[in-house]
Amino acid sequence: MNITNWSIDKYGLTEEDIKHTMDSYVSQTIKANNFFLKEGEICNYIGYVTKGLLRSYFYDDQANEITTNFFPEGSLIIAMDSFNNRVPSKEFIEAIEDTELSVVSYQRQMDLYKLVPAWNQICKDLGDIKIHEMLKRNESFQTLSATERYQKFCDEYPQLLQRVNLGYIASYIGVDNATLSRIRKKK
Amino acid sequence: MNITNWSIDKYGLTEEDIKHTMDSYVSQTIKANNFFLKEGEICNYIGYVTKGLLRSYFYDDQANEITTNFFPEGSLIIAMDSFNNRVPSKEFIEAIEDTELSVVSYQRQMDLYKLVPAWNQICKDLGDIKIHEMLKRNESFQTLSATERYQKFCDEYPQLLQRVNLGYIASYIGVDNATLSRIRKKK
DNA sequence: ACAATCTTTTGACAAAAGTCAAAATCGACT
DNA sequence: AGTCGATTTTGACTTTTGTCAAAAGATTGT
Repeated sequence: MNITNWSIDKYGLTEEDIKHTMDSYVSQTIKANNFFLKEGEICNYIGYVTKGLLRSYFYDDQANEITTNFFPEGSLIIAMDSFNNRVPSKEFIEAIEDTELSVVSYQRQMDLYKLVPAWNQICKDLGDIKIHEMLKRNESFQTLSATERYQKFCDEYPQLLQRVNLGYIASYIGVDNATLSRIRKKK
Repeated sequence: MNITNWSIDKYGLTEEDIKHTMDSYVSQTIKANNFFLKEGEICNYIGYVTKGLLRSYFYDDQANEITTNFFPEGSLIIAMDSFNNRVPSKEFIEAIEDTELSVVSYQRQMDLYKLVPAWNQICKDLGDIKIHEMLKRNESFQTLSATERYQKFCDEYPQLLQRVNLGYIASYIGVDNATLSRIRKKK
């Protein structure tokens, strides 16, 4: 979602609300292969991706990288657990491409809740959206085969297919690298 | 979580807060095989399970019942999507055993947000917990085999093993009925 | 341009999980 | 206690997915 367009209508933000909000966000750029957040760090920023692409991942007990999310342009990055609860992140969030973001610090966001009360509702709604996404994702694992999950991924994120390593997609949909390669070959 | 014990310390609820809250909740009983919520209905209640057991499920495109959650004593039932966004539920929530709940209606809960502001924070935290649970669940699907997912289920919900049909567990962990039976046999 | 490195594909095989149908077991109800 | 229906197990078989290692193909930096 784009802060400037997206929220104004829906939440009836005033000129002042918007000014407060805009003043809270600052630009940041991250080069490919650099990190927005590393494992062990407490996430101090929410990021809105204006350009580029990132992914989040962690290491499982066999030290495989498991990709948990992609963040293309238009995505909002919040490491919910770490940001909200001020605990070290278990995930890395890494730029796959050179990336530009608008970020707001934890403290500034807390201020924003008071300055612009509509932000409480916005964040509640964002939480709802997140929960909805995750329910869908779980459904996929409960009901679909690897091939179907890949098909669904292609339908939902066609832009990503050209932009990310297949290995990232493989772990994202929960299949082995070689298996994904074979799934792609037939058809 | 238990409303009376659990929230007081953490959120510093006053006598009055507690009174408002208690007054908002009413008792309800649901006999085994009856519904807390049906597909297509808008969820009008949050329920706190004091006794018994329920599960939520939906039908996939091959008309299989897919169990998405269990709600034993101490669980809070919120059909997030339906309750928060006032849209028809895609899930059924059914009592597996004779069940007793404390419920609060949508309207009363909305009032409670105003009457007892701490409820905003409580619900935010509940959302966080929900998100955390779902992240864990996704991780299981991304990184564990069926056998490992079953093992994890046993570790996490030992009380449920004796109380629910294996078929419910099978769909919950995303394996075929017969496969689960075989997983259980060896070891 | 060309190593050096990373990704992806492929082959041969093994293990895991699904399918379908029948049998065994369990449970609820009269 | 006995019957009906639902649940669970089992057998025989197929399909899907994983594993490991090597080859082929891309990509990056100098």
